[in-house]
Amino acid sequence: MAQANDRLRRLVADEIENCRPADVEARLDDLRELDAAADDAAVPERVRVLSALASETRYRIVELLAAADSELCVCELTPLLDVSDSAISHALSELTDAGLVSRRKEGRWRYYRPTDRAERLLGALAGDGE
Amino acid sequence: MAQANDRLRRLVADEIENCRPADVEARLDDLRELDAAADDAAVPERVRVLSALASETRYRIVELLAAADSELCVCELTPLLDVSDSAISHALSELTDAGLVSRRKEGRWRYYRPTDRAERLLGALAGDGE
DNA sequence: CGTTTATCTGAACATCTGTGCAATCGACAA
DNA sequence: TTGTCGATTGCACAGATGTTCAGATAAACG
Repeated sequence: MAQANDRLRRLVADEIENCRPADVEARLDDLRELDAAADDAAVPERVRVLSALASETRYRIVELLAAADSELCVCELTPLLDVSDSAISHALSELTDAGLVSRRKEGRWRYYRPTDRAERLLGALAGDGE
Repeated sequence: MAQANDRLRRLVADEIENCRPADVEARLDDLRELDAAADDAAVPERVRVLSALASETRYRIVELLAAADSELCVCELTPLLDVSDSAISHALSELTDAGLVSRRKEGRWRYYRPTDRAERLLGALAGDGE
């Protein structure tokens, strides 16, 4: 533990001229604060959401749903994606679990639409680009 | 191809009373337009960016960098993440390639900071949350 | 020069992921 | 009931991913 901070101590000594032990402690406190500020419980949930979008099939589905003015039926997605019905169904299931799309049943048909969170993410990705 | 649209034809017939062939064609055009509107070339690049963030280690790194007022040195990240130095280096390399962090060299130290795109993504993820 | 230090890179490995196939479910029709 | 159709689910397998270990860089120091 003290060992893990050795490099850190040398860094502070390198950055600050005439570095005193108090300076090192101050930097350590800053870092601990940084770590504590993060909402630890939210991290796995957010990584899960990102993972759900991080596949070409699933990303395209969300993009199509967002581009459509209204909700879309599974059978409207199928002809636009070159994977099997099964793969699309798996994808929609994962997106639903992650809270990126919502489902509505009507007879034999299932309609999907993107959630606000999904649209926000697409916006952040597209915004002015790279 | 005509086969693939069978379900779609039945869907339109189901939605529209006294459905005429022209109605089916109109819906097909809408879908083709939806598909054409998407920037195909951008999809793989965006999926790559999402994949880069979609790991707990890499997500935490970007979150820490965004929370810090200034850039951070690798040796400041190490004590906050419980993986090896090597894993952190791999993670930073992937984040850099994806355009989510930028690097600055100074002597033996390397400083990293998040890009605007990374901060926008974090914002979209956190926004009111779930 | 050689040594030390901070970080990176390549290889190996276990785990996770995306897909298609086959079977199944639920809603509707005969 | 039986049959049909849209959609989902379980399983198996190829391919991708995250990590560590060991070695390689590159910069500063003696």
